[in-house]
Amino acid sequence: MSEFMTIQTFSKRTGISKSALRYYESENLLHPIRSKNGYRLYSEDQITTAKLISSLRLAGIPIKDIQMYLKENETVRQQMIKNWIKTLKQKHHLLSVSLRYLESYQKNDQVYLLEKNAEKIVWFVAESNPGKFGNHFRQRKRELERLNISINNGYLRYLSGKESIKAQIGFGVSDDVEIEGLSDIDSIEIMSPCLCIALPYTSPMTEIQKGYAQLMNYAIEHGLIPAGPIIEWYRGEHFEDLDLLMPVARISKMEGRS
DNA sequence: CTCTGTATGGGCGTGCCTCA
DNA sequence: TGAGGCACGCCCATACAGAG
Repeated sequence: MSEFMTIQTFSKRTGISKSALRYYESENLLHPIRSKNGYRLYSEDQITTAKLISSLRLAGIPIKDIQMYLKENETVRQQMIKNWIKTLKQKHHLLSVSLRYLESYQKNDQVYLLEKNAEKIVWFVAESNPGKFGNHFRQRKRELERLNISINNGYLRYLSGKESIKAQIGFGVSDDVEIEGLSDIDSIEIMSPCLCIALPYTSPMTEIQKGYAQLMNYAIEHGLIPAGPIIEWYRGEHFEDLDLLMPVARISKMEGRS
């Protein structure tokens, strides 16, 4: 009984097609030895590697990354696996959110899914009664525009209070904008890209809490776990469009080596 | 600015032919 | 029966150019 097997046997043992095995060899992933007649000969040990390669491919990991993985030492390999697991978990979460959304989709449902891109945001702190932050917005907007800073979006993030509310109001600006000449900025944040559930809000601003409750209820009903606080998102020339956003998942690219 | 078409690349699968 | 080589096709994603 030889410890080596032909491509046919190896294919049967691993469940990987012969053409895929030849392809893996051409991509330097598997290295069968050759018999006198030029046949590929695979060893028992290569079954584990072959199964690993096809499993990683099924998980969507590119050939190049697998090539890197196979060349690395044990420490780096462990790190790469950790990163892949992290990325796959995020993808899995993202898919489960999309799945729940689609499964519960109704034509009249106003809630929609939104992939929010990364954005640089300048935050200020403001205090006012519920739904009465308009003046704060206008004032801060004027201040920024005086400095020739163009504004893409407006945001409001609740901090504390009930009758008198403390909140952050923020403005999305271009990445390359340098903020100088404003003394009372609360913070400058690069908001991470995230998947959000969003609700267009058109009722009177004094009833904005109802919108929060509606979005919160939607999340609870659909088993979605918030990944951050609800944010009011204002758009348009005069911020006339308002959506409430609840982040439900962080978005990231497939990570290889850290 | 939006739409449409085209190109390119990755990752195979399939088929055909020839040779041993 | 199994090898090699080659061509072609498929599906999907992304990029880019050109037209309207």
